[in-house]
Amino acid sequence: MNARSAPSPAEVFPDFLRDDSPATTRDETRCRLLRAAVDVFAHHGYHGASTREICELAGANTAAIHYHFRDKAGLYRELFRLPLESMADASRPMTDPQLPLLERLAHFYRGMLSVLSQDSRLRQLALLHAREEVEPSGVLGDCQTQAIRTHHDRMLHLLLPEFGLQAADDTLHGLAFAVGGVALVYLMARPAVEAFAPSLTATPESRETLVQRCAIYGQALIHAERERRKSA
Amino acid sequence: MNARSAPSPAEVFPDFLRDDSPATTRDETRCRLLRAAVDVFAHHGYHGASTREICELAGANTAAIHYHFRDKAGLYRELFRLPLESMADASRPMTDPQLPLLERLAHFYRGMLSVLSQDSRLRQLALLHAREEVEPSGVLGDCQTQAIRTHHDRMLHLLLPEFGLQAADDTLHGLAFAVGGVALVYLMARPAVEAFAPSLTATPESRETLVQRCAIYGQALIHAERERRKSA
DNA sequence: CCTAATTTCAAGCAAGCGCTTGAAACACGT
DNA sequence: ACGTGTTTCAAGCGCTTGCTTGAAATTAGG
Repeated sequence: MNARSAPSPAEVFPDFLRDDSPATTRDETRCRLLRAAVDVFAHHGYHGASTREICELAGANTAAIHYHFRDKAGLYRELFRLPLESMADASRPMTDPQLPLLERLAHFYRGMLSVLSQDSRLRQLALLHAREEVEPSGVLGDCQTQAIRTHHDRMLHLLLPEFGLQAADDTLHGLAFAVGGVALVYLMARPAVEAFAPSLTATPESRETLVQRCAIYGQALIHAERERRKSA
Repeated sequence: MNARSAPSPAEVFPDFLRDDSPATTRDETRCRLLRAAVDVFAHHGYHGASTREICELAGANTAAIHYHFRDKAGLYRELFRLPLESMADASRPMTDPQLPLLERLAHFYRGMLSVLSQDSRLRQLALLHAREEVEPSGVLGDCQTQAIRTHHDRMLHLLLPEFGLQAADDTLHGLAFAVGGVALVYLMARPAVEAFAPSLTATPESRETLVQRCAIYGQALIHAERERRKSA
């Protein structure tokens, strides 16, 4: 029993989200369960979601969860085992030190906001990660979410040479939080964005405009911090 | 039955949180229930919390919830009926148009971050509001959370005259999100802040330093947007 | 085509959930 | 001291939850 426990091959995209996978019929039920789990967990949260609803949506039997993932927590944890590489990938160009600062910042924000434009299931998966940051379900344990950590680390790597530092001090962390915060509300507080300015993230074009504007803001923050350090 | 339904008198602080209230023994159980509810809901979320645990913590019978609040949702809703005036009050000075911009921004951020310094139960209540923004429980309905809305509206009022506008366009909403976002992560993602730079919010002094730094950042964002508009 | 391993299924269990009941305990004006 | 209205209580109801079971269906190898 519990047939599948081997780690899946390295992947840049959570492959169970892709509608064309799997090629084999072998993991079909397993994939349908994962897909349904994203939908139901994203809709009701971990505690609010019921295994019966997930199985019903997946067209599978209740026992399938126990067979493939041991229990509800195991299924949930599987959704977080994949590091959401696609989200991180979109912001990888920001690590190129050759590019001008403004462009690197644009890549950073494009990575953050990319989940808003993706296929809705990836978007819901990203929402799950964001949720764990605000309200840890408790079942993840050590395997912490990477929702903010990933962006924060990338931003630190960008900031350190800008200020000629080897390691980040508290103030630099604060600056990284601020730079990330410029776009954080779009990830963390969808209801507020939808209520006030839904058109900001409605179309790919408006999102790209938003990315450019965020980059300008981020640059302004970095310049302000440089000035602040100079006069102190 | 259901004795208490009259709205409580205007209050700047959710009085049930104060340990010295109530003076009369009349609402004692009711108050203990509300206090326990904040703790349990903040710890497990709406769906994860059980009425039994709340009542046990409050030293009350299970039926007390039905008697005082009709049901679990009614108890939860009561926690959101109070507009968290104390949080808003701390940032009221920002509305004074006489003050210099930097000072008004400092008041704004002081209001946002004030909940971090307050008594832990008010802090948990603020966390509940933040949660509803990320993961609406569904039981609040029209009575939406004010966690971000309050700050956003105040910020718009500050920004409009700065740009000579009567009403906010989408870009101004984006600026308001960015200015608020500078400090948003401290409200929305405690685990990340604790993991990276816990000392930023540890003591009253460090929090005030943080407020001042955020104000500088916010000012930089406003200046950047002004420049951007000039060159467009 | 048989055999053995894997995967799915209907049915149901124990536990916990939110909520209700009817009566006991209490407060208080007269 | 009494009677009335308010508040608390132990007990338990009906229901949903996560999970288990043993058998049936499916797949794959020789």
